Amino acid sequence: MNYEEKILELWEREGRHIARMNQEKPKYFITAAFPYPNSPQHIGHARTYTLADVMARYYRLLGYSVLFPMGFHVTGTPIVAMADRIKEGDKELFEIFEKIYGIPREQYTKLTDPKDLVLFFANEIETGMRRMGYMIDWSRKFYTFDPKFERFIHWQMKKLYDKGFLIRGKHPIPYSPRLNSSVGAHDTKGDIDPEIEEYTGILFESPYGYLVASTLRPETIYGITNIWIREDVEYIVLETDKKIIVSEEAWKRLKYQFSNYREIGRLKGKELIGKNVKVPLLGIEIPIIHGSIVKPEEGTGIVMSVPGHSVYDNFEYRKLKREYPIIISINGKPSDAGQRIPENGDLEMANKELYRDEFTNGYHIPLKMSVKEARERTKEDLYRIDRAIRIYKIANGPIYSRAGDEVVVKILDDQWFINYGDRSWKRLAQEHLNSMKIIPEEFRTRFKNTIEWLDRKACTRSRGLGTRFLYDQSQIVESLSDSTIYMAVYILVPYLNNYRVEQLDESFFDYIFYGIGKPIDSTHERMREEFLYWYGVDARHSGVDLITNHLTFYIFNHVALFPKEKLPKAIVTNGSVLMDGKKMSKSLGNIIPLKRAIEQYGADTVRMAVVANSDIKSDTNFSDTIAKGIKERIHGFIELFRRKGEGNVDIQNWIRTRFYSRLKEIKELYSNYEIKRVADSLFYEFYNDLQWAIRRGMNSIPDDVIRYWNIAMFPIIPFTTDMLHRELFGRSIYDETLEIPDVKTQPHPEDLFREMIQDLETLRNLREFRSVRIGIAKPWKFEVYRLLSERVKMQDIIKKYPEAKDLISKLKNRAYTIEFKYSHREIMDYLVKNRNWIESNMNISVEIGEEMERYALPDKPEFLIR
RNA sequence: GCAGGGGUAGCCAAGUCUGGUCAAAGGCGCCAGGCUUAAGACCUGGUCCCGUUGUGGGUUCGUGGGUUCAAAUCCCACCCCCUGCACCA
Repeated sequence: MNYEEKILELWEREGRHIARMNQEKPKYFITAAFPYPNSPQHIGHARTYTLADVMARYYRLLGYSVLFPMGFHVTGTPIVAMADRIKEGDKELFEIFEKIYGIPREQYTKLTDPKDLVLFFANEIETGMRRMGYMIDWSRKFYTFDPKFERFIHWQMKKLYDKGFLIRGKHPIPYSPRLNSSVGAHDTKGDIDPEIEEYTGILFESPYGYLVASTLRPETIYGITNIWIREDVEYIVLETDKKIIVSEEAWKRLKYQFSNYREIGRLKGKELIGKNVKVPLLGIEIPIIHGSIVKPEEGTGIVMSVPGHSVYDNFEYRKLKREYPIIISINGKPSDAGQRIPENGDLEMANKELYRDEFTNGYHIPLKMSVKEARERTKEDLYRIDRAIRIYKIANGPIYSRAGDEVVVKILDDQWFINYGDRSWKRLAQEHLNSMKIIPEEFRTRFKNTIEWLDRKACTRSRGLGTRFLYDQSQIVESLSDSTIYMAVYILVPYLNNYRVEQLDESFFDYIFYGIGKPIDSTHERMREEFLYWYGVDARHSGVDLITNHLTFYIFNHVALFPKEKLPKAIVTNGSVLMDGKKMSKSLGNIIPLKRAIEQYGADTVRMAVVANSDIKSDTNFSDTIAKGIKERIHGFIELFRRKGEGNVDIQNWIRTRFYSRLKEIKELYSNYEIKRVADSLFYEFYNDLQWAIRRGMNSIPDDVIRYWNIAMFPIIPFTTDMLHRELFGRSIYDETLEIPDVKTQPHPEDLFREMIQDLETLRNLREFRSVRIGIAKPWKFEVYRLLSERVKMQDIIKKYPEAKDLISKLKNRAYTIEFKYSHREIMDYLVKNRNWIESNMNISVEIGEEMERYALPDKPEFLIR
């Protein structure tokens, strides 16, 4: 067993991570987005949690009562889909389990029940988090499919409903007829996330009903010449309040969007040829013509022909040798698709280019406005006169479900939404955002914009794990909607065993959260107290990717449901973890499971690597070299701290000034989440100081330095520091606080001495010499330095010391900022005292005196070598 | 398209808010030396260009202008790269 495991055992035995309400102490409630247990965690997951843990430990050191809880988010379909895939024997998935995560076959093949899957991975993740040393109070763990959690979500939905934030309406979703369910990326072949694109289906009146042509560019209707159909294709007539016509092939996909239409007849394409249709908005009549470019399965199998502004249409239309109108100009020149027919026959590329040019730079001649505006206007006009229907398409299709059929768009007629588009709600959210701490601050505008852009959000689904929706028990609350205020539940979990599920009704929660009504018993009363004590999340940690959804929903729901003093105080987001500079992905196979990383490098090393290697907002890089480097250095510190023996007192004092001047900045760095800077200062730079000090004869490191170093580094590398602390001082850092002693940190002549030796060594590398005469600058130069440090006016200095003119001009800009505290006497004495060290250490003879030439500066003695 | 972030030496990356101590931290790589039987690790030094190799000079921070005694840092324009856009965790 290594020292980390031993220390971990002590922590668990001593109950170091249990959070208790303590009215004597200020509280700090820190949460990180709970994990979704559908696979073991990798080092990428560790970043957010480690950062949260570092801060939890930091606040604990400041004397706060810290609550850092964790639960598991199991809501949604990926877990169910994964269980299904295991049941189906999905080879791709098995390979990931075995090759990347090293889970034995007999273990994962058992996980065909979603609940088993959840428990297996949740357990795996929890073990990993414990092993990472996270200060999580596991007694507050819960899963989002717990019946009591469901009651809490019922309460939330009831409140949202009462405030009018729950609404109903139509909604398109990606759908697999064979699976008979909506599909997300995890339900498709190749894990492709289906994207839905909205088209305008324009209705053209014909003798048989409305021909529907779907388009992304309704504004081009002003340049229409005809309708293309295929004479050899079968068309279907459908009816509800009106009759519409689409191709049979197209209907196979479209029928899921128009469940209220029924088929009343069929037509061969031939029968339509030669007939005229009426064009809405223009009122003109145009012919229906056979067009070989029409694909019956594409769109509706009916195309409105705009030869002026579609390369395809133009290609087909020029066979007819007729004139056609141009209705869009670019930079004053007519834009004619006819000019863009490519030599190589790549119509698609040419059409895309045309589309882009006309959309970004085009001017719509008939409507006298930009193409962008014309599109919106035309759309509105068509819908207003009821000559358009919305048609949806899978934009990145065709996509196939894991059952093998093509994913289509289905329209849900009665979908529930949370209406984040509500103006007054947005205003509340914006207002609260203004008073929140956003770390890093750069992301505040992203929140601001997200609050602004968000509209209604579908909040239920028909499938998956999770809680039933209060107003339609056949539905499950969608996963981003049931995880917006769940942090409050952590506070209740330890007490919920005292109640039956049915007891957790609206009034139960009303009392705890609002103080409305009377407590049903003393435990209930206690829950209210705990809520009052803890709530108001002090810091919520998550990855940057959640800003545009979860974290913004979190703000929205809190401002809707909780009083001002219980609202979130800070949101902390961090970038992701790259592996050797590349994004970790299953396909690249470069995922490092956390478990393996800990075995290989140790938890402290992994913690350091993910949290102290780059600035919070940027992606951080993980690599074997980086991890090994950290591991070595940790061992370096351990060895240095264990050294014993008397040593050079001067140097001990020097190391103190170096250390305490670093220590003074530490609180500010932690408070600003500048973990990398803490590490740079205490872990890297200070290590160099120690190396120098040892070389200069400091045999062991002063106890006070070790003690404070342990405490200051404890948040980042708790295992190593607590191990050392217990070993060297006989107590745990959990019993310490981070009080920075008020030690004077004046500059020490050793600083100058160190630099001088470095210069001397540089010099020796360039040229062989046996003896050196070190010349210290003349006293007046020290006086000039002193005056400069006090920011005395240059003119006055020069008046007093005319020789100073050259010196100051030599210093250039540095003259304005110089900080120099040593006296001539001090430096002289210090060098004389250390003359022997230089002689024996560098194996040269040394003479010390005043400068002889004019090179010397107070902070740079001159060397005369022989 | 809309929104956000970014372009710094061979590579990665700090510095930009608060202009001067910035030829620009740190790491990697590379070179030389120490240690070692040896390799790795570790330690020391070097790593923009020039200078007969000591505190000197020149030219740099995407490109082009501007403000200033002074710009990687402030202002303007341009070029390029990355991320998100929803019902999915």
